[in-house]
Amino acid sequence: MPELPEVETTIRGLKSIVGSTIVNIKINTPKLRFFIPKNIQRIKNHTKIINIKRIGKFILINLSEQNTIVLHLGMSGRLRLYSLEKFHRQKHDHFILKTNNNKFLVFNDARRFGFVDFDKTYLIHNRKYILNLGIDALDKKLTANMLFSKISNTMVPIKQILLNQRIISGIGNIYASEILFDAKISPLQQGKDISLFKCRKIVISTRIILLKAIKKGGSSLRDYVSVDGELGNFQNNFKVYNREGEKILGKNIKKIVQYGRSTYYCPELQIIN
DNA sequence: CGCTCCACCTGAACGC
DNA sequence: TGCGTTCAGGTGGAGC
Repeated sequence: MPELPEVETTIRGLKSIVGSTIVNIKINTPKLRFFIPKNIQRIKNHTKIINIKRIGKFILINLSEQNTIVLHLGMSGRLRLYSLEKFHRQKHDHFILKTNNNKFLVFNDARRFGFVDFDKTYLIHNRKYILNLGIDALDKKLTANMLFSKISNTMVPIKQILLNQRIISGIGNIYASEILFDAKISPLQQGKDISLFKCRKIVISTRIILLKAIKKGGSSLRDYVSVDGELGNFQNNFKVYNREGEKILGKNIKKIVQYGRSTYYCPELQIIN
């Protein structure tokens, strides 16, 4: 589920535990997508949470003593923050951190495609899943030239390119369709046929769509809620996603399947060269 | 190496 | 009501 805007909304909601200390760790489900490292139990009582940030769709919780916890939400993962009185265990609560200000940070994930990782910070930064990441979709250093140079030799369609986290990280299946609609580019257009000018449009549309979505608290289709349990709002601003058969600007919205994933677009407004 | 497709899971929605 | 099928916001790895 969660793409960059949902992950960003999540980490913004976790500010209230930055600076607090961890007083307990509970693992209810040892194996998610991967096993939760056993040495995470070595986190000492009163280890401080120094910082919480995001790279692409990965959440990094930086701790004192050069340790870092990594969380990835997969398709159905969510992080919730409960006060002591509101906390009660729910189905699929896999991993729980309790802090000294009586908050419970709960990782819930029905499908268990997400994961929890833990290690020394410098080792986390050398994980393959981090090293392989392309530039973050909201990084100001992302330029049309960068995108152009990475895609100008491939026959892979641009929709699939946008989902490739090694090229740009953070975009997922919803926002790929929305970005391409905003940029007026066909999802079927192959990388080699995307001009530098179109790359510029993609870079601009990426910022516009993702920032708007963050402003709306992300998108809630099925699973996603903020750490306080609030629904996001951006699903009401989808132009094409999930709107097969409807019209946009008087033109039909169509659904196709690319690489096994749904793509929504408007063939009349998103023309192939 | 690059590309395509599948597996990994649960649960909700839909058709009969 | 129930049962089978399909689909879902992601991604690592097998196979070519």
